[in-house]
Amino acid sequence: MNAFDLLRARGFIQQDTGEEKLRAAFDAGPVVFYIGFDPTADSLHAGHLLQVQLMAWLQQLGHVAIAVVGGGTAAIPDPTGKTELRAFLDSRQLSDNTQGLRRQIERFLVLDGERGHLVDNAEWLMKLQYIPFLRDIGKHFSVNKMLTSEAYKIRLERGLSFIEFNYQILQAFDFLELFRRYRCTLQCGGDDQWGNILAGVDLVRRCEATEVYAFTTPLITTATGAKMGKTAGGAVWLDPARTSVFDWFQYWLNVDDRDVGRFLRLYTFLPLVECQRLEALPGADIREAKRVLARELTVRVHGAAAAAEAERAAEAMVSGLASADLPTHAVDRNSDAARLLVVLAESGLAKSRSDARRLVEGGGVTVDGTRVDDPDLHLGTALAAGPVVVRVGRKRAVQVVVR
RNA sequence: GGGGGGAUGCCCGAGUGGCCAAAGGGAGCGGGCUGUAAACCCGCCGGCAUUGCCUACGUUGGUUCGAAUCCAUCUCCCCCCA
Repeated sequence: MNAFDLLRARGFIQQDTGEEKLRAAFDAGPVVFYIGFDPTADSLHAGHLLQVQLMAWLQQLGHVAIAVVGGGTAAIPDPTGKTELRAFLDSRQLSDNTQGLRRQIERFLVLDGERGHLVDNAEWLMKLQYIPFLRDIGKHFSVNKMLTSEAYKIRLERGLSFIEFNYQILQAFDFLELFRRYRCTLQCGGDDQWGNILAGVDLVRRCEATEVYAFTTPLITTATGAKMGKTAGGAVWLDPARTSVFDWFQYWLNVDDRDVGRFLRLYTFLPLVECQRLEALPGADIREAKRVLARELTVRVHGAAAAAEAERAAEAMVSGLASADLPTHAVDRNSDAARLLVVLAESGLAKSRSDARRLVEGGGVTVDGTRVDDPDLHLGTALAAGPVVVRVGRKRAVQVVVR
C-alpha cells in the first residue's frame, strides 16, 4: 500500500501540497522526510507522540526519517498560535531540553544514520551570518505575504516582536539545509505549522529549483473540544517523572467513546480492521477498545512491566479493595499524620486540608469502602487492624499503612 | 520620542472607599445517574482553624477608623501620533 494512502486511511493527513505528486514520490523509492521538535521542555507530550508515530510508520515503509530537534529555532520563539511573546529559554535550559527529547525520540525510531537521523538545527543556524543570510535567503521572503498569513494576523493586533517574525524564515531555512545535506524532500508537522512548512517548500524551490513536498497532521482535539493530550493539570507527558505511568494509562483508558477509534488508528500500529472492530464494540464493551489503547501506548512508552503494573493499579483503584498495587502512604499510627484530613492532603488526594475537609463534607471520601462524614476522623484505630484504603471519588485512592 | 488606556482568583470577566475571599461564565473537583465514557441534575471551588484568623485584586510606599477601589512610584502590556 502506498504510504500516503496508508497514512490517510489512519487519519494522519490534514493538508498536503498535492496528493498525486506525494503518492508518486513515495512510489518512486525511499523518501527522505523530516519533522521538527522544538525543545521548549525536556520531555515530549502526547501531542508530539502523533508526529513520532507518523515517522515510525514511514520508516517502517522504508522511508528515511530525520528528526530535527530545534536547538536553534527554539532560541527564537515561534509566534504561531501564541497570543503573546513566550519566555525566552536560556542556553542551559535549551541543551537540557534537547538532551531530554533526544533520549525519548531514540526509543521510537531507528536512528542509525542510514534509515534515520537525529539532528539539531543549532548546528547550522548558529553559524549563520546576518548579512549573507539576509542577502541569500531573506531576499526570497515577501514581508507582504508573511503579514497576511493567519499565523501573524492575531499577533499584528497584539504586538509581534522582530525576533518572532524571523521564526518562519529560520524554519524554512531548515528545510533548505536538510535538502542540501540529505536530499530531504518532504516535511511534515502539525497543521498549525502549515504556514511555516510551506515557506520552506517555497524556499527550496526558489533556491534549488526543485519541487519538494509537505503535508500536515490534523490538530487532534477530543470529542469534548479539548486539545488532545491536555488535562487540567497541563500536558500529558511521556516522562514518567512528569506524568506517572499510572496517570498515563488512565488518560488513555478514560478517552471519550467517540475518540477511541480515531486514537487507535493514530497512536497504535494495530491493523485498520482491528481498529474498526474495537471501535464498533457496542455499549459498555467499548471499554475493551480503551483498554487496548491504554495498554498499547503504555507498553510502548513505558515498557511491558510498568504497563502491567499500571493496569493492576487501575483494577485495584476501581475495585476499592485493599491491594498492594495501590500507592501507599505511610504514617505513624498515633500521630497527627494519621488524621484523615492530613492523610488526604499529604498523599496528594486533596490539594490542602481545607480542600480535604470540603471533599469529606461533600461526601466524596471513603475509608475502607464506607463513606465518611466526619472531617476530623482519626485513622489510628482503624490502622490497628491493618492497612486502610482511603479513596476520593472513584478514580483516586491510596493505601494507608503504619510506618 | 509624545499622548491615551490597562494589569482582579486556573482562564475569561464584573467590581470605582466599608455590605468583598471578591458577581457571572468557563475549566476543574465531589455527589447522583453510569460503563473508570458522554449528556444531564446537585454541591464545592485561597490557606489554616470545630463559624475565627491569615494571605490575596501587577510592585513598593502613602491617604483613611477602613482600599481591589483614592494618591505616588516602579514593572509589564495595549492603542494612537512621530
